[in-house]
Amino acid sequence: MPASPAVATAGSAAAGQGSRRRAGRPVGGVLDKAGITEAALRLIEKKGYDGLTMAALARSLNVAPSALYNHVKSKRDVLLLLEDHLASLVDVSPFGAGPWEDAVRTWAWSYRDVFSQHTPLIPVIAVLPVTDAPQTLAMYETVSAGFRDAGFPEERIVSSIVALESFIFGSAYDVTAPADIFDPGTMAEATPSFTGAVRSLAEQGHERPADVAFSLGLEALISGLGGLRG
Amino acid sequence: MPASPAVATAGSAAAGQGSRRRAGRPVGGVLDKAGITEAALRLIEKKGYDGLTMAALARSLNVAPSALYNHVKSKRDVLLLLEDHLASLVDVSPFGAGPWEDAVRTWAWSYRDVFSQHTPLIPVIAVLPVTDAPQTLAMYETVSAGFRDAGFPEERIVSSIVALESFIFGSAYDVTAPADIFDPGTMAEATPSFTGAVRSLAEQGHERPADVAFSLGLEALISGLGGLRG
DNA sequence: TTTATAAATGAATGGCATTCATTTAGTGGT
DNA sequence: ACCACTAAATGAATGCCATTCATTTATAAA
Repeated sequence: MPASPAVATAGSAAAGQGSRRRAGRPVGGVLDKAGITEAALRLIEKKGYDGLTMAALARSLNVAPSALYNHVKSKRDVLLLLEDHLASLVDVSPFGAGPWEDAVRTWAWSYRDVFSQHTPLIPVIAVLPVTDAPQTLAMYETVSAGFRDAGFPEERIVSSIVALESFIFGSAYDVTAPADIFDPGTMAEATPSFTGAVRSLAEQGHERPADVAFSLGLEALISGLGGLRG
Repeated sequence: MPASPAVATAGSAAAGQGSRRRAGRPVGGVLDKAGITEAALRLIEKKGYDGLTMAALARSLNVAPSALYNHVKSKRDVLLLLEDHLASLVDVSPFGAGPWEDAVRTWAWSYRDVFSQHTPLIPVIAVLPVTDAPQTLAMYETVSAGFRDAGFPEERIVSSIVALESFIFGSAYDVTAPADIFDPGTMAEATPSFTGAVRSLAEQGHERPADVAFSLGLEALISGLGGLRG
């Protein structure tokens, strides 16, 4: 009788914990995709991506690990759910409500900020067909419309967005880099130009060097890509 | 006698396989960092990064998995060795031998091409202190010198390189994306602007859409960052 | 009441990186 | 020639991980 002791556990879980049950939905079980996404997000917040294991996720939902597989095909599916949720947090509001440059700037900073806390998702996004990610697709729709309305020729819109996105993803990693990443250490004398440049940047005393690089690159992209408009 | 049967194996390995033994080096063992790097590279070429396990790597060197730990602290160390080797393949030759724009262009394409075959290293690079990667540091030195000689103010050099690198890493992922990544599927009617833009790009019939986006973004960055020169 | 189905269970399974006590074989000093 | 030292192997754990599977339960439908 493998499942008999578990009934008590699962039952007390559904009752004891903030119910994950939706109103109109058949009362099938304790779990659903929204609940899994929410729990995964909480887990990552607390333990980081190293702590996001199927076992830990199941435990946080008071459920056996194998139960998750009734709702997701694999751990990758969980990451996909996370990605799509995060896409909905990206600020696309200024598109259509102001100059193109300002909209892109707001969008790009927001996009980078959201994913800099979730860099382990970036390799997943890069290969994720948008079909599987409705919120992500919605973001692309708003951004594309913004580009079209700003006068971009249709055949350049996707490439321009991809170029910006590539920069954004790369820059998201940058945010998480340790402060001393460019310390040349014992090789300092062998690399005078680089060492000088690093020192010179450090002397500027910027709080977040990653922001300086991001701003520099983003403004270059905005003015460069902006020139494509007809 | 745990090690006695293995002697034959290890011995026949050193003899049977293309010797990894360096000339002037004390005859200590079969392994060294260069040999491990080489073997890892061959393994990745054949089986991809999923095939790069410590067990498989050891087997390709005719050695027990635990033997590797006499030369590297962890698997991450192996990835570091790989990264630094790949950095030496990036083309920095035109720096100092032509206009800054051309040098950056060549360097960036080469950098992207090398790492687009090794995207699993990107999360590693992003957090890798350059101290541990002499070849990488050498690349930075050449590039920094090129920027300085082109008239960049010293305090902007590192930020400019970081911006370019961020774009390069993001774009490297892009190369590996499936062709149908932007197929909106059943949501096509709900996303007219995006769907139209995707269709319009597809009709251009570019062989590698990723190259179009990379070129667009790179040229924008080159002209935007080029404006920083004094 | 019966039947079908969705959604749990817990016990494997197999793969993985890493650790450890032990053994081996060379090196340098006496 | 002997001996101690040490670098570099061995193979047998260890512990973590995602995933699978036969089985059981509880609800919904008929």
